[in-house]
Amino acid sequence: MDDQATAVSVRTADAILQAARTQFTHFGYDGIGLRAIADLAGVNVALIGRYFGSKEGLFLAAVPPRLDIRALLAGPMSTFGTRAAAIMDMKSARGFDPMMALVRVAASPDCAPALRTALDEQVISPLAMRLDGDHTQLRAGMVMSVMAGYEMMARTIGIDALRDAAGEQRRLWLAALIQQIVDEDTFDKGAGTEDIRGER
Amino acid sequence: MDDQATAVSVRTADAILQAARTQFTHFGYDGIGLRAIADLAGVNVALIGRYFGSKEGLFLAAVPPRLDIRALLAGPMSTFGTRAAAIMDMKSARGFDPMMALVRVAASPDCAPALRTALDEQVISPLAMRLDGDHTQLRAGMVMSVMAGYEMMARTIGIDALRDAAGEQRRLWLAALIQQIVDEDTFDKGAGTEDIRGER
DNA sequence: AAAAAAATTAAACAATCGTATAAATCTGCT
DNA sequence: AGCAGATTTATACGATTGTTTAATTTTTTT
Repeated sequence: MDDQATAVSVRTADAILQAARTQFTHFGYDGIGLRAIADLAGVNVALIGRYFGSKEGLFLAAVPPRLDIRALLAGPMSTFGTRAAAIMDMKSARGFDPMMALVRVAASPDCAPALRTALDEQVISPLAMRLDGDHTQLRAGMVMSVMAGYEMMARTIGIDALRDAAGEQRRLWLAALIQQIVDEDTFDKGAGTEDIRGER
Repeated sequence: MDDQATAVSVRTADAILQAARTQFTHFGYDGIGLRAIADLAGVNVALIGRYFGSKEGLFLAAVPPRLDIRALLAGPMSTFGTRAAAIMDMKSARGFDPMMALVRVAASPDCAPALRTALDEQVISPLAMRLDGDHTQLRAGMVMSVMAGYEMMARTIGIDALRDAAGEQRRLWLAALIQQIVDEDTFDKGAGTEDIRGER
């Protein structure tokens, strides 16, 4: 009675979703099996098929809806870089790290389409709408690139220079880099580069 | 007679290596099986075990040695951003795309250690040695982050804004962003940071 | 308390994975 | 030609993959 008509116990469904998020985050889409997810959730494997249909269905229900940056967009865009860098710098004490999951799962061609849509709708476009100036979609995509690239190099691969560098220094550079893209006049007024001729 | 003493036919070994590179690049480490690689190489699966011992052995022989940026470091660092952006922008007509392979394979915990070492020794450190100013290792790592992040978002996931944007525009932004990190005085002096000290 | 419905589990499916072994083919040398 | 060694193949092993079916337990309703 506490759940939808079509399906089943939301309690166990949530347990499966949560387990799926942490496992996908740590091992990637191909790197983890449904049995390991089910075990972590404390249920039987067959329940995953019953609740989510397939592995891909479970992934789609677990990860893409969690990709959004509304929290980061709350606040002035003049300090967006600082907020973004701060979020990336703190260890994910909670079980689920969306950015980590994104990097770990991007490798699988099965997931790429869903991730692309979710990122476009829930991250790139909302961010682009907050940007001034030209090429807002492109710049929003580049912000995402920088954040994801840093996550991949610092955490997934574990490049020493990024992982061990003094936290303060690292965070300042990351914040400055991201803010460069956010600020509309950063590259447009540059002297050296030829004027960016818009496709307009 | 035309090959090393320890091993075997360099011709087929090279065929396997080449097939492994393209397949790992397209499908990731966990996403492709040894049989598919063997088929593409036109040989039997068992030869992979015979020549490279294991799947991980094949990967280690195929991908990490190809990660280096000596070509990019040939030339003045004042135009590094432009060269880097140009390389990332051209479709890999050849079968092997090291950056793509890096992104696709970074998801697998099995490969991360080897990739970390290879990147540190063959990419980050050589680049850092060409950088002036402070925090050269950190900045070299951030250059790598930007390049890998762009590759991941533009190609692996396929974010529209990055994939479809006018090539010229996209390349200029990427070049400027990378050059920002290369130029020593970019962030150290004043938060305003204007001129880009471009390639001209 | 008995019956009906919902929720969970146990078991097995075919397929594919990486890997190992032994037979077969090819190559060069005398 | 014919043997010896190198090279390749065919085959199979055990394990694990995602998924499915039927039986079982738990919960709700009558």
